Amino acid sequence: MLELIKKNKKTKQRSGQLTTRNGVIQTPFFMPIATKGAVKSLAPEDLKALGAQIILGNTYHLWLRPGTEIIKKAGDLHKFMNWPGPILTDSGGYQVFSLGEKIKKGFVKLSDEGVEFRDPIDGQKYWLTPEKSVEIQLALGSDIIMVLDECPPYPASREQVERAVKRTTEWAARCKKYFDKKVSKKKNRPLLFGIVQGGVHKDLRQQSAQELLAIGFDGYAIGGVAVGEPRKYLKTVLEAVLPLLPQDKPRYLMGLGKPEEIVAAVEAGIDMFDCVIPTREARHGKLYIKNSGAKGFYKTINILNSKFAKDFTPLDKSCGCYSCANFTRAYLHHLFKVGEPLSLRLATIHNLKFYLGLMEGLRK
RNA sequence: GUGGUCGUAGCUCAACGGCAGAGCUCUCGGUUGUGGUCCGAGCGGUUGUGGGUUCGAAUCCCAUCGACCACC
Repeated sequence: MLELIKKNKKTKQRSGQLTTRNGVIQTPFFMPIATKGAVKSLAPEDLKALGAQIILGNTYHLWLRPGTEIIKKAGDLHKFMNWPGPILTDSGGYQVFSLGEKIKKGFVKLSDEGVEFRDPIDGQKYWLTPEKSVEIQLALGSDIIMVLDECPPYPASREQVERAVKRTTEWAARCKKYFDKKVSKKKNRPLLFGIVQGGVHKDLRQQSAQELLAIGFDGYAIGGVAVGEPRKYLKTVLEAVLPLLPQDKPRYLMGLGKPEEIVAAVEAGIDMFDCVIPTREARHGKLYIKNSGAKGFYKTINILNSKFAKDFTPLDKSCGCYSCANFTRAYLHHLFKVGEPLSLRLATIHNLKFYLGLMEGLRK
């Protein structure tokens, strides 16, 4: 499944090829986020031109709208959105976390059986279980399916984290059982990934990893590391978990991160990333610029700043993406100021190129 | 020409005798498995002008300038 081609002797960094039923992906890699069936503001042609190998879709959002019936009628999510390449789907587990406030207020009910959500738009109730999550992801035609997990908030008491680890393991086992029942022995089967929880506690992280390893998955994700905890714990978590994971299975660090965090995680032995940073920040005018100085390998600019109004240079002279090859900072500044939708596309293309280029460099 | 309404931040307006405020704009931050065109902070005033009444006036009175409305 994961064929390692290169390993760094000094660090734990590795590169290789991950085979999915929809194509081979060079690792390590970054997945642009297409929550509701589109990388916001981009068309599949843009993603291809950028060299995106795989994108991430979201079970929760696509379940609510348009729903699995419509996507099934289209064939699957690939056909529906005209993206033939690999797709990883998140399970809806993160929503269990992000709806935390509403859980406290009783709007959302969380139990061992599953989670009861309410559609924020029309108020309709939805009942998400580990089995249901896998069922939806199979219906979407996902190539990498994530188990439903419980991602505790930070800060959380040790008892809360212990409960989340226990529930995550139980849910992972139920996902695996349901998955095997539905796709066992089938050729062209998608991959199923487990998710390690355990907060900032080294022993709970290791316990979680070992319980998942006993069940057996095609890959292992580390979740709950982008939920507000201080960054210093990232190193602790990676050092605790990664040595336990098999070399021939991909490791996925969920939700990260800033460029320097990704570099550090790759050096620690991570193969897969997803993050809203490049796309979301692009839509708010924050652009990533390569830097060769002593202050780090990149900097960011806010294209909305007035100093760019008369700056007729490319966004980044050394970039060469579609936006940099054809437009100036002054033009993009103007597009943002007047709210032209093209601003979102040009900025998103540029930031994704920065992230995807970063990954390309890390593979060499 | 006569009568009336109204002039407060760049814009739209609030405060109607007791510390001149809000939204937008503007300037600058933030965003980590996307419920996000979002969130936060800051700049910005001789209340059209000139007098008067009052302990105190954006607020009441007089004059004046300007805008708008109605009637001649």
